[in-house]
Amino acid sequence: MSKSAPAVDKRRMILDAAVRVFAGQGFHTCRVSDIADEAGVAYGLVYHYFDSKDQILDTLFLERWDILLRAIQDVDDQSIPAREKLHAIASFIVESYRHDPDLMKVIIVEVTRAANTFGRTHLPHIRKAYDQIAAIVDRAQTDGEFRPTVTPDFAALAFYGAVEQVLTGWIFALLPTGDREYEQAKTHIVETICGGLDRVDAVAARRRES
Amino acid sequence: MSKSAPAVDKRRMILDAAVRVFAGQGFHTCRVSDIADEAGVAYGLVYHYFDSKDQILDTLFLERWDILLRAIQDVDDQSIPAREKLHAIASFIVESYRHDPDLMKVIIVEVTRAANTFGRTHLPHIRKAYDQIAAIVDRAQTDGEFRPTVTPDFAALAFYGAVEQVLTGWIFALLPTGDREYEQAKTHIVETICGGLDRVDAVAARRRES
Amino acid sequence: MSKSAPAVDKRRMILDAAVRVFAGQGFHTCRVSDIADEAGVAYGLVYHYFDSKDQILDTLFLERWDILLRAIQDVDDQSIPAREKLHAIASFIVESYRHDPDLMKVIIVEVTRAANTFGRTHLPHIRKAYDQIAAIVDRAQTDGEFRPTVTPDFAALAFYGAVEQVLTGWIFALLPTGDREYEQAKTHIVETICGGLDRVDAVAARRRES
Amino acid sequence: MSKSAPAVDKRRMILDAAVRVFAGQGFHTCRVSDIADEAGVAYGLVYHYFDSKDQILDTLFLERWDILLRAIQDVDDQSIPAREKLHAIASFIVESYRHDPDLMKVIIVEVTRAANTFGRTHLPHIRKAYDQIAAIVDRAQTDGEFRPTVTPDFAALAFYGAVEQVLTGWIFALLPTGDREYEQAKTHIVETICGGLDRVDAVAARRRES
DNA sequence: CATGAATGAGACTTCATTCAT
DNA sequence: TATGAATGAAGTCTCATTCAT
Repeated sequence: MSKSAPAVDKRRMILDAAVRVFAGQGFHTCRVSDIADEAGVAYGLVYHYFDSKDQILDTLFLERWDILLRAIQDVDDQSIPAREKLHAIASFIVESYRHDPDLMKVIIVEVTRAANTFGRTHLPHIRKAYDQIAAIVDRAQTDGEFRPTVTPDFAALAFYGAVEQVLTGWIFALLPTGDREYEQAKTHIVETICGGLDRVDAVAARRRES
Repeated sequence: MSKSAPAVDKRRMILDAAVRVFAGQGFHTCRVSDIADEAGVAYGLVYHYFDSKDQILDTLFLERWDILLRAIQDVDDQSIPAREKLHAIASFIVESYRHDPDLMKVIIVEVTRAANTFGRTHLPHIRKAYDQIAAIVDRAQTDGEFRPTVTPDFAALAFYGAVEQVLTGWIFALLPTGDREYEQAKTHIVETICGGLDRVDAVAARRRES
Repeated sequence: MSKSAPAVDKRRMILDAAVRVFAGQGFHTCRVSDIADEAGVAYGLVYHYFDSKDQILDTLFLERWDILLRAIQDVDDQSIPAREKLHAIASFIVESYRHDPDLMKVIIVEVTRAANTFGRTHLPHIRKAYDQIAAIVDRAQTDGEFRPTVTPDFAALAFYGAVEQVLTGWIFALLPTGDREYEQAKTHIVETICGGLDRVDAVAARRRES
Repeated sequence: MSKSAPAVDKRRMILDAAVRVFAGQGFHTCRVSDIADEAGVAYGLVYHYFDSKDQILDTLFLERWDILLRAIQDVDDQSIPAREKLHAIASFIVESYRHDPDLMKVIIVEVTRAANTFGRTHLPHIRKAYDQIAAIVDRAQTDGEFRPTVTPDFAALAFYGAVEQVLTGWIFALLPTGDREYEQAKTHIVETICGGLDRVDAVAARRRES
């Protein structure tokens, strides 16, 4: 067995266990021992790999948020209309939830919505996503694809707020979940937001065509 | 001044102090003694008027949320287009923030966004607002004012999510604040969301008129 | 029962219990709960009166050391030979030990000799005693009562070192204890040290020979 | 170079590293990993050579203290006055500090002054030095070189206490250090203590007067 | 109503030591 | 010898809540 490929990656096991525990009972409610037990490792090993309970959540968040930031960037690098870019972003987030609902629940509930604790800590990082979205809107307004009514920052917050609230709706069973719902949501979020962001005549035209 | 109407209502003083303290350092970070100190009353008196620290926040939230629910109801009772109803609701929330930003910060940061603690506790109550908004959308779709693309529940969450995110943007200085911004936000939220909710041809028509 | 004279001073009870516990098992070995138990109070009350376990020891030390500093000052204010001043200081310290051996054991073992922990923290305060003693020596050298061979600082350390070591000898049973021994120690410390500090013709004679 | 004589003695490297680490941050403050890091060896190797962290300090202390005991013995074996014997002992200790201040700092701060931990453990061993010194005084009193005023044990503690306090003064910068200071200290310690221990006519004269 | 001393359960974190490789 | 991951016991401090006055 080589050094570079251990049979089990205990650090990963701890992170994965933390996702389940945080999702199940919440970050503040759970004890570090709950994570260790869930991972099947000794208490102290958690502190061998992480400096604190906080750092575990930090790690989970940053890992995932960086993936999101890169995904948004990839989307923005494509030569497609802004509306399709926002659709791709919404799709990525919805798929993230479909793929690992526990992780996304933790990210949203314990970080991005936890405005007074981790949300504040990671605000600069969270903000990068808003800024990337705002940049997309900004260019679309310049290009004439979107109406210049609202500021790009405002539009970005409204868009992200709608997306996050829909995910929160799934997390807390305010909205029905399921493959069909996930697919629809991708389209409906954009329909809802971009109908207003789109240049109106173009919308009418597009609808007439379809 | 009769005996039954004391010059100072200590219970009220405690609640008002709690708003300042919760807004300043957060519910979980502050101690009960901080509230007592801020209110200028003895530690024990807090427990004379309230059963627990939680109950103080519960009280603040319920007082304010009931006002919101009533305001939405009042708006819905009027015979005006759904778009104007949503505008009125957004206006009410924005005005609430303008009038008492600390209180709204506490409501949003510590309750409606605190999905794992008070948000969960008060979810049924919070949901009433979503349902009222959904009902407005539902009727507007039936009446043909709104397109039936998305479910009313979905639309309600998207609308509320956008509003809350904008307020969060003000709270954490992601968006500029000021009288002008508040006034614009009222319109822009509805512009952003209802452009999509509106029946498209009508939008084009309305814009042509203006 | 008036407010200014409570039946029991719990804070004092905690301090007194701490002396017994620190003397019995040592500062680092004992737990805060040991102090609370010894004092017959609840765990939390210790933290009602003190910020930390450290602060309890700090308080005990500072209370006592300030008394020592004042005593040295009072001695120095008298118009008596330096030799008698040193005798009075040694007497005060010995009497302190006779009166409350546990407290002096704690002061010496856990603070003044604990060079890397509390000794370092309180070094400036401890040093004041050295400086006061050095000042006595300094003046005695100027007046011709003491030989100017060694610096006052050096003499002060040697004097205090001898005193502390004798107390340590009592504490750890390297020297016999008892009223007679305490009385003798007062004189013998001064005999030992001042024989050398005194201007002595015989000493001068020996030097001349060499 | 044979296999049984490795180019580097890792055990020695660990001991030397421990001296630097203990002197730098103190025995209780440092972690075993600090020692391993300082020595440039793996964590586990420390436990290959030593049973415990305590044992490392024990080893350092015993190595050095045995050298001191032997040095005192060698001094006492010479046919010289007691005064010169004490001078030689003080010189040896001062030279030890001059040669390796870190090691002496560790010995004094972490062992001989650490009355409640290692000082207590090694008290019998430390005591041997006191006893050897006391024996010197005892014989000097019998021979008439020293006055029989104080018991030999008392004199030994006073002498050692003065020496240790002076070294502590250097360690914590209460006294100036330097070659000149070290040389002077050797003489001044004996001057200070033995002036009082010596039979001195002038002292006798003073007693006659009183 | 009002005060604030008193209570005590609970959780994070540290780190010496062990052990499989 | 040599490595460093793995173990888990132990103790400080916090603070919501209670209660005697």
